[in-house]
Amino acid sequence: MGPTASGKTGVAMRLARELPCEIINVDSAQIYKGMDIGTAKPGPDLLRRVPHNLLDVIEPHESYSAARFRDDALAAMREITERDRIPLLVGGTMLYFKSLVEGLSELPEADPMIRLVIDTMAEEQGWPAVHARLRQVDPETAARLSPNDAQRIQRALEVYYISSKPMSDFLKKPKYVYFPYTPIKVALVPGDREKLHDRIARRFDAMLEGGLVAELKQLREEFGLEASMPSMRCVGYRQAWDYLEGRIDLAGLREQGIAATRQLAKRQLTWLRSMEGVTEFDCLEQDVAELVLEYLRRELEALVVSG
RNA sequence: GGCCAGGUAGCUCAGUUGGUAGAGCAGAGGACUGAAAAUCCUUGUGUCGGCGGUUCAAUUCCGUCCCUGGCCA
Repeated sequence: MGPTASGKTGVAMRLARELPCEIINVDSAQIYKGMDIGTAKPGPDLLRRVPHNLLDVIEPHESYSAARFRDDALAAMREITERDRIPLLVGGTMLYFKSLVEGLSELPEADPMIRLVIDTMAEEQGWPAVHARLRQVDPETAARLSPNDAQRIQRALEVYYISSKPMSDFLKKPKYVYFPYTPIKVALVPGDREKLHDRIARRFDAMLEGGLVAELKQLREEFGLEASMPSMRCVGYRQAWDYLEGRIDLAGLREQGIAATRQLAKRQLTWLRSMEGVTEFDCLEQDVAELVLEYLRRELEALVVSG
């Protein structure tokens, strides 16, 4: 695990060369086909060297979910272990890691029609009014949500409309967690935030030079994309969209894209701080990959010894 | 060289009829159950360009100097 631009891909490739493993992508943006430059997806040369799973699973006009990730990841882990290899889960989407290991409550899945109804309600009356409506049917959930938290209010109300039961009822039931593995949790974190910020800026410049805008333009033509689609809310693509719409200039795209990436990294670091049992390594160290490798070898050996 | 407009938070700027100042953005911290690279919450002391003067009190008024932009030579 690690924030964006911490060098996860490089370390993973090093590990995959030394250990009998296959990579499973745990990145909600690299799920999308065709979104390569802006998500810093590993290139064809790397993919040829090490087997990757869960890259390019859906198209940019579709949407994915933590629940689907859990199912897909469990299936991939099963296949990999059946080949007597080790699943190496690599990515920065901490909710996916958490859902995989800790499981999810049994909630009804998303329904686009119901979401549309709720969106319309919000457009007419504003989210605080929708929040008030939620308070009538599920006061417990409403109490812990901000009246402005559009996404969670929508989800909670959606659950109620589909099932006629408040989401808080579902969440109270004990989760049945299927996860027949022993995870070794490792994170790459920067010892110096400013240096990570430098890396983020350099990498975003490289993305712009590498054709991020052209990539988005092409995707917009190929799929009927909308700014509101989850794929187009991804860091970099959202700002490039504004640039293509003429809302910001190139300097604005650069500035806002870099800022959005820094904010993403910050949220990822907040997640990591709250996670238990994670061994951290400074991603700015020259030989992080070797340190992680050494650590994993020791941990794996201990697992073998203990059966 | 002359005239004009500015110099206030990291950036863009507001403001104080004289009682040492506040927005947006950025930054920092936090939350997170089928959109999560999403969504949301909290967080603003800075020689108010320098130096003098007037005043009980100056970032605010006056003088002077420096810097930036524009116009005129």
